[in-house]
Amino acid sequence: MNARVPRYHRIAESLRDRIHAGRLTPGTRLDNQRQLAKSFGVTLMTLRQALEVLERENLIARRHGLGTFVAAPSIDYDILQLRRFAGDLSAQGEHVTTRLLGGRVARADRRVTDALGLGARAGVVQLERLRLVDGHPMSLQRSFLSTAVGEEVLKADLGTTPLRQVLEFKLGITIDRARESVSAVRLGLREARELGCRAGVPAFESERVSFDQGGAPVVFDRVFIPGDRFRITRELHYEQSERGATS
Amino acid sequence: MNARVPRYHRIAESLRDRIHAGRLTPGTRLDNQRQLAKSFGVTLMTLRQALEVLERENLIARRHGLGTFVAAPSIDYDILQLRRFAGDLSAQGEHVTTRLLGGRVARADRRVTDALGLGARAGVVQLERLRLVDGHPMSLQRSFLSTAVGEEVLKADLGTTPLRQVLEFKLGITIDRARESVSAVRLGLREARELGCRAGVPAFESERVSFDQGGAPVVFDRVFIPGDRFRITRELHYEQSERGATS
DNA sequence: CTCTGTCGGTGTTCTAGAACTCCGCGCTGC
DNA sequence: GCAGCGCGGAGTTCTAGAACACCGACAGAG
Repeated sequence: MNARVPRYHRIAESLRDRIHAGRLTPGTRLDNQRQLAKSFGVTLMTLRQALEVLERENLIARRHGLGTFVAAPSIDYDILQLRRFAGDLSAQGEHVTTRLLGGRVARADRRVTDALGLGARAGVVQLERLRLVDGHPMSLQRSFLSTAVGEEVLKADLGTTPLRQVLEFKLGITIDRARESVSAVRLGLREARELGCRAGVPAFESERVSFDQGGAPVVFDRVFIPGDRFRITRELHYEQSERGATS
Repeated sequence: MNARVPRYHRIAESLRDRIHAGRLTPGTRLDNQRQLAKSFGVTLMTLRQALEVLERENLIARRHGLGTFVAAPSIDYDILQLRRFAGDLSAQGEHVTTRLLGGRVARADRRVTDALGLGARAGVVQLERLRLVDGHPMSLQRSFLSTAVGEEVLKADLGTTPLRQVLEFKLGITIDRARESVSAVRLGLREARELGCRAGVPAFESERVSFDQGGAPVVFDRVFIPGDRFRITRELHYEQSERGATS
């Protein structure tokens, strides 16, 4: 069992755990960097790399000349009226069914392997599902999982059980957080055929990475939705402070 | 003589300038890190710090084993922090300029007149503006106002004053709320020409109705953004109640 | 013809320091 | 009193190098 994960990564994880476990509460000052480096048995430079990771996650704040502090927990966004763009639209009250088109081991492109934190060569399990609203194809969803997880998932009945449920009850993985990115693309030949429209029509492409509670990426989803079948709507409220703020 | 700004900061700035000046175009591979370090006269570690800065700014992408590349200038749009999708992107820290293409009385389609609560025959004032990010066309925005309001607006200098400000200070109308709806479309001939791309390419079309404090519709905006220049991103947090809730 | 192993190029991680800046605090001198 | 100085603690920047990991490509094996 060699340490394939970088040391600074492990250190960050260790500190993150301490923070999450409540052993380090917001506002607490950490040991100074040299001390920490010593106690982890690494160089100052290495330790600082770990701190940088945590800072980017907004878990700590470093103040020159003062020390390193545990940051106040970030605000939770509840304002989200949006459901899962990629995924179940059932919340909208439509009759949604899912047809499993295939599940197999495949090679994935870089965006997928990057997102999942895998090597470019690594095989992944790819699921392909078609979502139908009132019987009409709505979206084509390709999900990618690492083989370790994916092989287990393939054994389940994905025609009837949602992927999230399989992950949770069969593998004990709970999806906690996701990052989604939507762009406008032209529909490819294969995607168009599955969705029953012509190749080249404009469509939304949503790419989503879902993370478990430990912050590890679990699933990469890529969803195609023809542009004439979907709209993103949103209600905006302007705050006082914003009005006329533009120079 | 004293270099108060860190060296890695200067290096980042230098590279950033090269990118913005167009001397390094998207997709270009930079010299390898050792080379760059040598040419800047610093250590590899120091150079890497500079690259990290640029990576966090999404100006470059580093790919293990391959090289360091100038990133595509696609703008990320966090829908949670989202303010005006159609409108100022300046909050993202980009250099945004606006070019007024025209303002005149015109006839509008039904979606517009409906949204503004006007009769189908009613004339409206149409403004056409091009938004440029770092000098490159980003979006084409058509705004429609009722003639009563629009005629006043036309007298203002829209090249330099944001529309919201004109409405607020010249007409005493404060935009309070808006409803926005985004779809994926194919770019029309005229829009493509203005945006400097080919007709038919996939694009986002955002339609937005803005309301004043009394709840009356004031402006209808229709914005086109080519799909390769824009992305919507969002961060999702799953609540306990949501987990495994799907039947 | 496909698979596999190796190789050169490139990014990544880490060491062991040294010198520097920034900050608060207490001591000193007025 | 209180203004200024300097000290010590803490984060920051930087060096010079070594070892490692990853990728694409190409050549040889089956």
